[in-house]
Amino acid sequence: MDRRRYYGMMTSAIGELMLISDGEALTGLYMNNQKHAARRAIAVRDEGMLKHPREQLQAYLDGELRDFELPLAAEGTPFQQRVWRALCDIPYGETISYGELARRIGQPTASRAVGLANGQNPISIVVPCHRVIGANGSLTGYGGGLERKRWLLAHESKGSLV
Amino acid sequence: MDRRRYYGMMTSAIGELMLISDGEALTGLYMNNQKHAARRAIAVRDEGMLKHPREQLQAYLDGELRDFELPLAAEGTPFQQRVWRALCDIPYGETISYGELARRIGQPTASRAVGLANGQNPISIVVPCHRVIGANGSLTGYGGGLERKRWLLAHESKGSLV
DNA sequence: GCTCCCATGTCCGAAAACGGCGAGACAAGG
DNA sequence: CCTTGTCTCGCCGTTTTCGGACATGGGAGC
Repeated sequence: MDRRRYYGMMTSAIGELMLISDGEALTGLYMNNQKHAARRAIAVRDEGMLKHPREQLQAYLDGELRDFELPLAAEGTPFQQRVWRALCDIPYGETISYGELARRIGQPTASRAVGLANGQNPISIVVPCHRVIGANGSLTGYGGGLERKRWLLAHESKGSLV
Repeated sequence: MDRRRYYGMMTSAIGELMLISDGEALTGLYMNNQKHAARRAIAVRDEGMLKHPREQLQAYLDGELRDFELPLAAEGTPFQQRVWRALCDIPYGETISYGELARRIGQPTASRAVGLANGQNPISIVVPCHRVIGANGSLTGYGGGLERKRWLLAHESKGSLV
């Protein structure tokens, strides 16, 4: 995958964010110090491509937007794709367990593999991998650091829209 | 490497040949039943691209051309590239041993690895891997079959140009 | 409650296998 | 002696295989 990519930066309450696009869809959204950063990202800076993603992201962070409406294009294995698609069906402000997510994609015993795929989600926040927690309620992990996961979940439970 | 490729066929004294180009340079030349065929060759048939390679190949097979003059682009590891480049320095009608070839690329003890790289040469005939034989004079092997290697060497030793 | 064990997909590093070899040892036959 | 043949063993880049680590959770045993 050595196709051309465009990227832009953005500062926010949870630190520096990096947006990546292929010209049509958002393909990546990474935070500072994120564990699985983009690979082979031969990208060119281009802010114009990222107008919509940036606006919606800002609105989300300001508590004024619950559901993103953006073309997305996440590259991954079939299994990962299934996991990430299922992630997008978790509503704003709700959380489910890794096991529940595994059940939803039809592989009830693959909860651990689901956890891994979850961590490799290339589009943080927009694909809400932060809404998955341990069956016992613990946060268990987050690529961008547990602190940010806590922040995002607290942010979504404020209900500032209501 | 999922870049676009163009291919065309050609019948000759040594059987069906398949030429592959990236639009600028020749990237492959394979025979019928060749051992290491092209990989991931998502190619489109296009005869126009292959005019020069085809003409020179025909001339070579007819005994009217000794040295190819074509842009080549062989994809491989650094080691393989060195081997293949060294191959092109073996003059028409001459043969050297695998060990000699190893010495020429500066790794005198790598004769066996050289043999392997030799066999993975993607551009048969034009990159003359058939000019390498065992130190004791035996032909030892050829991707397209020993029969063809024998034919090519006999063809080059005829000296029909003189 | 608590510990141990197992299923599950992907990545990554290590290790082993695999050749289009060749030099050296040794035997047999001229 | 010299030649010829077979055998064994070291060489080395590439490919394949293997074993662990992981953002878990359910069951068995105690």
